[in-house]
Amino acid sequence: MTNKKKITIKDIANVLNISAAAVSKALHDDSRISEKTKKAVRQVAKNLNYQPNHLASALRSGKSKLVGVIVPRTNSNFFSSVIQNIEEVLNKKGYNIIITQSNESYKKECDSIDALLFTQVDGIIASMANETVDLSYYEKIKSKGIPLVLFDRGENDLNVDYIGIDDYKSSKIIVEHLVEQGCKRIAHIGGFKRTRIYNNRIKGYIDTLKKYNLPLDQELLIETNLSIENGRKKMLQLLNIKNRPDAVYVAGDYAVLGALQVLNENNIKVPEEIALVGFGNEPFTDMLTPKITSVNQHSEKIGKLAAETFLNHIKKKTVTQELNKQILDAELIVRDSSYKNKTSLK
Amino acid sequence: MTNKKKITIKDIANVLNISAAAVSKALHDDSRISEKTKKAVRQVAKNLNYQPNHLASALRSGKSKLVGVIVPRTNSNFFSSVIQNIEEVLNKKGYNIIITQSNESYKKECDSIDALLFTQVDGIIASMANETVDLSYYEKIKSKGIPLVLFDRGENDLNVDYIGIDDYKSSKIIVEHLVEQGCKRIAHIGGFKRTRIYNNRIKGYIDTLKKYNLPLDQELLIETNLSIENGRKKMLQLLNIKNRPDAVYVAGDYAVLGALQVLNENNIKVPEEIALVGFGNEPFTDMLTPKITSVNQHSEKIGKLAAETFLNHIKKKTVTQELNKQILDAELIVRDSSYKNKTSLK
DNA sequence: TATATTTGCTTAATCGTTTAAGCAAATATA
DNA sequence: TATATTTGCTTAAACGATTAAGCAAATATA
Repeated sequence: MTNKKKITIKDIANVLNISAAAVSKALHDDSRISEKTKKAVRQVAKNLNYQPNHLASALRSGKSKLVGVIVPRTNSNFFSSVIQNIEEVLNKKGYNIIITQSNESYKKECDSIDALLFTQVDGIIASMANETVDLSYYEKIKSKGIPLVLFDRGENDLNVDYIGIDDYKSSKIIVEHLVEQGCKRIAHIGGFKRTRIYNNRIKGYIDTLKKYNLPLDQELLIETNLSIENGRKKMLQLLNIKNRPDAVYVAGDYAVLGALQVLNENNIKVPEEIALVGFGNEPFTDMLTPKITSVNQHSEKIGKLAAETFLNHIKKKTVTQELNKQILDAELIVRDSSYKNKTSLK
Repeated sequence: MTNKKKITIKDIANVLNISAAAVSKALHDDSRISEKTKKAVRQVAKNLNYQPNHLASALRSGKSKLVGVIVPRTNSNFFSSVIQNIEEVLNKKGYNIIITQSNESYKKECDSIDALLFTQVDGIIASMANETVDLSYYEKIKSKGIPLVLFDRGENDLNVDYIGIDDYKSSKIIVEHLVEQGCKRIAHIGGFKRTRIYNNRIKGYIDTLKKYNLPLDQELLIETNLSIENGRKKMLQLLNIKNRPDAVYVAGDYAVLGALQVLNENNIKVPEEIALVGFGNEPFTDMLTPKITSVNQHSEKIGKLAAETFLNHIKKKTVTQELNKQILDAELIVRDSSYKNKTSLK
């Protein structure tokens, strides 16, 4: 029953009375092997149900054909979609991917990097944990000469390829949209400034407020990790200040969900009393009452670009990496939570 | 800058003027190597920043220390949590995991299996795609003698280890809860019968209805894939029958979300007019208005058990696999959507 | 003291593939 | 016809670790 003996190129070679080297070359479509032999080899390989030993070829060639992917978590639509697209592109080129979750923990991220390096991955595509400030582990990847591509949460200081959206511009579009809706006191529940993308969103928020001569109230600008719980907490905090905001732009969909819960629980009308905008366009933003305006981060495109960027690296064989930012325009999806005109969007 | 040369055991051997074999043995704490030499080897290994070449040892030993995990998708809390726990247990034993998503597609699942076999994984832990009926690809895994552990969506016909919850009993608990709330016409939007877990849920639903002498109306029992869209469609279908149900038990949280949207849009009061129960205890069930009653599937425990079951297989070196079901009791989390007593659960 | 056992290493083969180097036969070029 | 090139393979050495077999020196046993 169990297919005991493993078939190797030697077995194929024996059948055809040629050398193992010839078989290897035939299977790789080497130009120095006759078409006739190639056909015969392929046929025998099929008959014997030959499966190449990936470990052997990886050892010999020094290429494992594995790519490591590190994400803060997989259970968000953004990351799972990015991963799916990375996989799609890389599978076509014969790569498999190893996914690891950092759970926003710096320690777990370091462990993941060690594990991936140990597995001899040919490259790493990563989005950093919220906690990560020390970049030495990422430097370790670079120093080993392993291609590193960052997306979404990246650090320019590393001088590696980066793919992400234009966070500054996204904030600008969001604030302008809220201004159009007649909002005058726009709050921002943002991520931590130390993370570049959140810093850019904060900058975009501040600059656009200035542009429209709106109050830049320090009470209205909050930094936090963007969990649901903190979304709730920070929204409550905003409700408790004397001069409440009439709009809240939250830099993450999970946090905006927490914020909405608090507003619903306190019977505050959204968007009439307080308009709400999230970030990430997670599917659930379209499922809540009211549906939440959010920003589509083009996860498909980011995933594809990340994979292609890695492939380019491999092709070019450039040892030196340099900062190469690919910035996409995000797209604001306006839904009920921020649309005050008479006719509902529903 | 770039650490060009890779350090091998040979380099360590050269420094100490001993053979590579001695180094290998020293690093594996072989009893035939003197404590003195071991210490020296460890020290030099550290100094040179030696990283064992996983591919070489994997090739020689025939063990890749990689485990493949196949899930329908990673962006559900259930699967991502299972994965996280599998990873935790296996990492401790020196294994890394390769995660692949089938996206509920049979073809993608087959491709994943091929890719994992190609990568020479030491085992596969999987939850089947909705589409999967043909088990020949899973037989392929078995026939290669690679340990296979199934969870959640498994097929007894494969006669391999299986970890899941007691679906029949879960349905029983749900229906009894609804009966307690005074519901008389309980509908079930279920998964496809061909998938064992959904079949068991359907059976539990039917049997419990019988037990309480409730009508077993064919109009009230619907099979579907449990997407949000189908949750909407099937709920609409239920609303359009002459004698509407007063409770709907949906076999998946995404579908129950769609159902709730439809009820909200039609201003049908939940749970007063129609009570609603989901399955899976996805975090969003706790975030909607009203919060949805759902079933906790113990993803943490399932993940841990799956990993441990794989490890046991490796330890026992049993070539033959046999059906070994580990069934956990699920837990009903009662929330507003099905709780009709005066005092809200909020 | 002679023999047996243990200790601490070395040598060399091996895992399955890739690949540089080489060589004879076939074909092209002069 | 003589020489150069191309074609189609073979041989053998890697890749980096593990491991069976073996051997000399140290230690134990009789």
